[in-house]
Amino acid sequence: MTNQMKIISDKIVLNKNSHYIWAKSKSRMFSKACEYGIRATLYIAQKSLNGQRASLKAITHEIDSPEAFTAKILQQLAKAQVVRSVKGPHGGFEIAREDIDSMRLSEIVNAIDGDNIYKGCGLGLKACNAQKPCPVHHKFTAIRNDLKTMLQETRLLELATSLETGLTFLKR
Amino acid sequence: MTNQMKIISDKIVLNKNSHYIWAKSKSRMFSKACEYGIRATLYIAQKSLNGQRASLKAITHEIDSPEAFTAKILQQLAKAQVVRSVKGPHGGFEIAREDIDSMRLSEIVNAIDGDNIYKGCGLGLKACNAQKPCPVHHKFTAIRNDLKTMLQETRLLELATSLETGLTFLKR
DNA sequence: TCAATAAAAGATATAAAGGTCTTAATATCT
DNA sequence: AGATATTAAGACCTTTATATCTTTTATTGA
Repeated sequence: MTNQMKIISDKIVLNKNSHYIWAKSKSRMFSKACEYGIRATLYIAQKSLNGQRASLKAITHEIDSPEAFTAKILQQLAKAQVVRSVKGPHGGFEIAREDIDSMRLSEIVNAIDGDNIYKGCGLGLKACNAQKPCPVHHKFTAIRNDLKTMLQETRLLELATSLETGLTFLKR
Repeated sequence: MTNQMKIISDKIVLNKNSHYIWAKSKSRMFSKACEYGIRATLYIAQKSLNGQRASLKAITHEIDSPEAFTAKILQQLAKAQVVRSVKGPHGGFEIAREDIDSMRLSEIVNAIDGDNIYKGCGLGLKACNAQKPCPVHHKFTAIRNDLKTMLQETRLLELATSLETGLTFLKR
């Protein structure tokens, strides 16, 4: 490490010409869009259970997310019929009671990130399958299936209720 | 869908001004850099077991990856002492036999992507923990731990051997 | 010691994700 | 009908990940 380099954070390093050298990619289960989408949906569900709509402003305040970006994500969720949007005064976002009961976490994730996280190959190989497996294929199949099952079994109602009772949190 | 829009693929859509509208982010367990890194390391291990070095050219041919990008990743792996590099004629990359025995998949992943995938919160919350859990915290803890355990227990030797015996594959 | 070979380092380019801003559309209330 | 509130749509900007190209350094063998 010479004095010509500049450490920006523990992850980001610039050289003498301010060029980005290397930082470990913050790999995550879901994209940030998806994370915001899940958090927003949970808040909307909670409000809906109380017979109230959630406005964009209230949502972004409550889940601590960038407003304009969150608006885009909510548009997608509305198109995918995960949430319903209502324009005009007293408008906002809502989810029908019966949908809160039946909707699974997988539907939210699918609307934003698709299903690659539990369908694709762990090493990114296109034609990886049980007949022509990649070296980590069988190792990943189990974990992937667990994730898939969990997302498909977890109900929106359950998550919204744990928020309502103060057992879980959407911020920080 | 108006006639002013252009469908590029099932995921990518451009509007009349050729602006990108929305495509589900290809979320994956590991970054592409990490995927190439794992595949490259496995190939190098296989060659090393046969007493041979693997050149960059041979690696990129064998794992079907972009050459210059793979070179960068191999530099990182060399710095992290996952592989050893040798310059000059007959040079290339190699892994010591004892390291093939002891090295775990987690060491390769850590060198490229870090450990966020099995440490971070599923909803991206900074201060999510068992005391102040996010709504999906407990659901994810199990899956995350399984992933962590699998990466820490899987030995390079095991994976390289399954390649050697033609049970698994690195291409396609 | 010189030519050839192979990786390291550095600079730059391109694509995708993340995020903002402005204008349009729609609903409500007076 | 007009003023206001609220989301939708579109254009644009910024940062990060992915990828390439050029120059430098180390090693080998004639």
